[in-house]
Amino acid sequence: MEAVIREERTRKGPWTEQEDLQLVCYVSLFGERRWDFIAKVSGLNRNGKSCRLRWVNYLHPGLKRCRITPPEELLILDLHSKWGNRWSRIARRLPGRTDNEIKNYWRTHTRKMAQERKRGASRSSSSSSWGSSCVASSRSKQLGVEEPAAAGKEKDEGYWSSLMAAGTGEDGEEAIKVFPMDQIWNEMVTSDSNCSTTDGLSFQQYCRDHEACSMPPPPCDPPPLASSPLWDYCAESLWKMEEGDDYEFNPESFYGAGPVNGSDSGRVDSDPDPNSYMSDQVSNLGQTSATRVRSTIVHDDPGSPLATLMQIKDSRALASANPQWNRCYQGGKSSPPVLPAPPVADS
DNA sequence: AAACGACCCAACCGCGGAGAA
DNA sequence: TTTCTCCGCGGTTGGGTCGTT
Repeated sequence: MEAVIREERTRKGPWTEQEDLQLVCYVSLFGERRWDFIAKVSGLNRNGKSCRLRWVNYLHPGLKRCRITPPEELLILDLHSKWGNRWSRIARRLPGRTDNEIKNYWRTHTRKMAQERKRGASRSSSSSSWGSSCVASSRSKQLGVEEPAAAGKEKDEGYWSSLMAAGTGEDGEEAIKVFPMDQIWNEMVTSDSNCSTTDGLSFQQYCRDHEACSMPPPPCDPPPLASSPLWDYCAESLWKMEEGDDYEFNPESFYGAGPVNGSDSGRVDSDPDPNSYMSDQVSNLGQTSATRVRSTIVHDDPGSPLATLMQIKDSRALASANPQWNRCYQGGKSSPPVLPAPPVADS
């Protein structure tokens, strides 16, 4: 009983569609900040932390919705060997991937490696779903190329080159394919033809739109992706590069000019009066219920991202009708809120 | 068909850093 | 300078799904 009461105060556990909807609404109003405030005014019985996490790891429009690709895998391996468990830092190098995602991937990856090592890695090269990179990694162990310890240790200069060298089979074994980094980038670019970010931008498009991007130019133009009306709406960049290092979400591009100051750290320094702005927004809404927000958005601006998101969410059939989506979310607990929508017929 | 283990992913927790008061 | 608040990060856990036996 007491637990039930507490449950009503701050909900925990899996998010419902309704909660997702509310959160998206309020993040679109107030930006990606002041999570406690958003948690309060949205009427979600969640704490700010939980809201932020849900947004960052699941609802953020820039997230990729597919499995880690081989080039990404290699990049993760490389960056992890450099930086250790600095997941957020590594994630910044992989647009559309979250630190949580990479962390989870790495966990699985290392567990696999440990198991293969146990079994005697000689027969293990085909066991990885992505093959080459895992081969390279397990191969490095076979050949005694030791991966540098994770935490805080600088990358051993010889590690990666040893790995590269290990790629050329000598003893009759099949040659191990190891990717040089520029090839990795190219493959990431190419693989994005099949794996776009949820904003419908391919890596190539992304790079084309972002001159500051440090990636090499794409080798070719893929056919245009089927874009979602949701993300067409916010076709401008969601991420920007700063000092050639970090990717940053650019809220102004997404939400339009407003009170949102893009800041990777999430902290707002130059906002003249965020609280009064928020208060105004809330009072403008008249009420803070998600229903009110929903009807306001859908009716006032049917083409808005949120209206489209709502339409997508309302159409439950979409989820089951999209095998790619289901593949991406094997094992997921809740139904995904934003689908890589099929092309919308003009009529 | 059922049981089991492996895999995958969402979400929670605790801690620490940064800025505001 | 100290305290408080907010936020981000890394570690960990719980549970759903899938493949195998």
